[in-house]
Amino acid sequence: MPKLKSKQIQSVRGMHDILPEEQKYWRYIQKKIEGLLEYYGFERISTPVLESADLFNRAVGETSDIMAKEIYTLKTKGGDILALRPEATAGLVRAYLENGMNVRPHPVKLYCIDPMFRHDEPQAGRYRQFYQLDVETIGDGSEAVDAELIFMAYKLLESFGLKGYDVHINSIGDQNCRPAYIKALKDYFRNRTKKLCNNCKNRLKENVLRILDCKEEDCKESVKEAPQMMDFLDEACRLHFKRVLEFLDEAEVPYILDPYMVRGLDYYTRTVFELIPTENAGSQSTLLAGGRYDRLIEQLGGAKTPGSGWAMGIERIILAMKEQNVHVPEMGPKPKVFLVQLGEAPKRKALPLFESFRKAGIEAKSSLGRDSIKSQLRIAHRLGVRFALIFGQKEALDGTIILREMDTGVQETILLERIVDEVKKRLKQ
RNA sequence: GGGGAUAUGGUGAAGCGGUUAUCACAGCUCUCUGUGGCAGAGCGAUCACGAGUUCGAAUCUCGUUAUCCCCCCCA
Repeated sequence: MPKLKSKQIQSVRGMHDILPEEQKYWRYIQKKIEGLLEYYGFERISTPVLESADLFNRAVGETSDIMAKEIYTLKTKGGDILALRPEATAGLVRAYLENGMNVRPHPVKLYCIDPMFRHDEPQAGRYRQFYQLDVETIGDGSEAVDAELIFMAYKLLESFGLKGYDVHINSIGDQNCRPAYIKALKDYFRNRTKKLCNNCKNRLKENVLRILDCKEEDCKESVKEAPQMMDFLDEACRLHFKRVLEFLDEAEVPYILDPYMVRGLDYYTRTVFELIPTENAGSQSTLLAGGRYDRLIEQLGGAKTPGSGWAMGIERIILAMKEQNVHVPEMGPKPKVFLVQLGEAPKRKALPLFESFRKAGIEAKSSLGRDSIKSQLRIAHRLGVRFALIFGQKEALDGTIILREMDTGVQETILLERIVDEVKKRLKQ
């Protein structure tokens, strides 16, 4: 990391710059996303970074870590409490309701690729401002929607060139059957309070489900024997889950039933899933996660409307691509021609000439700031162009230009008005 | 909230008690005043910050800050 002069300004903790040399990954990923999602009928939407804090309180749940300690909030001069969005779903649902999208043909299929903000400890694959792809299908409660979303998620990772990921999946039921499960869990853990970590003692009161997610050894030990949601699902939820799995079987998406998987956000119902590497599943290795949220839209003031979706961390995708040495094409086409100019008059004429190459669809480069032929040829060499065009005082007067083949060093003087055609002709050979 | 590591020109490194703080690459300047895979010559760091130990500190000690990493949690 670059050190700083004492007075030099520095990026805010957890924020990172995406430098030019990184952009090829972003462009590559974005293209794959657009191609796949638009084929499956998803439309892109962009919503504001700032929302009212209450939106997330209602959607994400006040006891979640995200709301309890990670959300960025600010107070406006007028006294409103705003928040930088920590996740995308709440904002998309808000936009869906506010713009009357509920009258569009359902399901409404949306996606966005935007920055999210969480005040968390930065570390590998984790930033305070990070980009997520968020995909949502609103207005269709059927299992086919869940299966389609999971299938697409899996195919998207494949299209990035990533290998070795499994779908971990579970059903956490709904408002009809989950209460009985929660009661059973509470009864179960109440008898084992001594073994639970302090966090989990608290979770026992606030949100028992989260105990299942705890990584403390003793807690994990206690969880092993805990009741499973699967045994508490009512008929509708059980059937829904069963059919999702049947879809996945048919589509040959490898999945692992994880009876204790829950999610960090409170709005989920029924299907929940994550994509996790088969090996080396570290804590930051979840690339993508999501689930169904059939109550969220009501909670935010809409009509009873089902929804399902997932989010993917772009920075983590890039990290994984680098680990797996995925080849990503370079940005932009390679320049074919370098225009060397010498002196004032040629320099003035160089700009229109440069433009005529652009119009002809030929990638050209030049360095108008440099004057010596030596340094310009050096740059031309480094760029690996096929031709250097040398345009000096003499040539400017004669209305000619020198065409130099970089490989052979062979030069030829060409009439200026013919140069674009000549280069075009030689490039075809 | 807990733990570990690191901090030397733009980048990557060397130096581990006394050097004009070294090297490579990149950058910039000048020269050569029209020809490219090493042209020449220069420029650029008070060694993160602060205090202490010492005749003397980039090198030792303490503190601060920042970054990276791990746990927790998440995408």
